[in-house]
Amino acid sequence: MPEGHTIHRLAADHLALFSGTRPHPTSPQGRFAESAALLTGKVMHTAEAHGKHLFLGFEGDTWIHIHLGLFGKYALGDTPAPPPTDTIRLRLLTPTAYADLRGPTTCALITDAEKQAVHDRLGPDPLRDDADSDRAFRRIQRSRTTIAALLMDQKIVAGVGNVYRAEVLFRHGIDPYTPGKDLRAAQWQALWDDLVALMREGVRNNRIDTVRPEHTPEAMGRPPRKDDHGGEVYVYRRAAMPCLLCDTEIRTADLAARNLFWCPTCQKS
DNA sequence: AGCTCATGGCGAG
DNA sequence: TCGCCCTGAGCTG
Repeated sequence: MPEGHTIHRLAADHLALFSGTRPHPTSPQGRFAESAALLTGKVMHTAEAHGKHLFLGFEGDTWIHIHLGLFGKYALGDTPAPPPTDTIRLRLLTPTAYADLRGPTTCALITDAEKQAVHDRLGPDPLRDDADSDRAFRRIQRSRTTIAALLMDQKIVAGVGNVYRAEVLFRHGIDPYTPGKDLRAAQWQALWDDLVALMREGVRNNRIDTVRPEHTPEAMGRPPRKDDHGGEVYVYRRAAMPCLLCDTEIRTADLAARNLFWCPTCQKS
């Protein structure tokens, strides 16, 4: 269950394992079988991510466009590949490496023009060199929608999901219900810079960690906590637990059909 | 065996 | 705003 850092990590992994090769594509699950046949024998020349979208580039104006959605998962590594199961939508296989894709929302062949259309409808991605954070702020400044909802809107910012959304707002003490138009430029700049740093670390470690070293349970003299989603976080999925910094109960609410988490004491600005 | 929930997003109303 | 799509883990019976 991925946010942008996962997808950028997958792009890098695909580059390392498959670029310059002719990976053999199959679709044990079946739904990508026709496309896999069309791709057979083609060289994969690049892999790229924008937000939560992954693009695998093949010779001949052909890309595989992948979006994991909420349930999509990748398993990839060196051969031997595990025996294929009937939920693998796409397997890429070379003599030395494999990549198995399960449960994606999107897995489709597209052209350069179609790929460009995807880029055009996405906002700046904190993990891309071409990102223009001002473009996001101009949209935010004009909006009465809450900053919590705006951060999740991929047209505004691409790649932020429910964990980074909750955590970056906590780290900057921002009330998630602040309307976009009330967010100050300096606040946005700080949020953006922090997203760049946090998400880069997420790519590096392949997990989301947001707790500053001085706030870890060990540093605070508290018992260690266990997160079932990999990393160490302040508020995400910590409803009714005491805030690590002020002991206030972490609150949760539905916001745009997703669970929002925040500390009502630490996040007031 | 069946339910619920999950780091997402789309289209219908 | 709601229902729906994709899968799997962790419960409950």
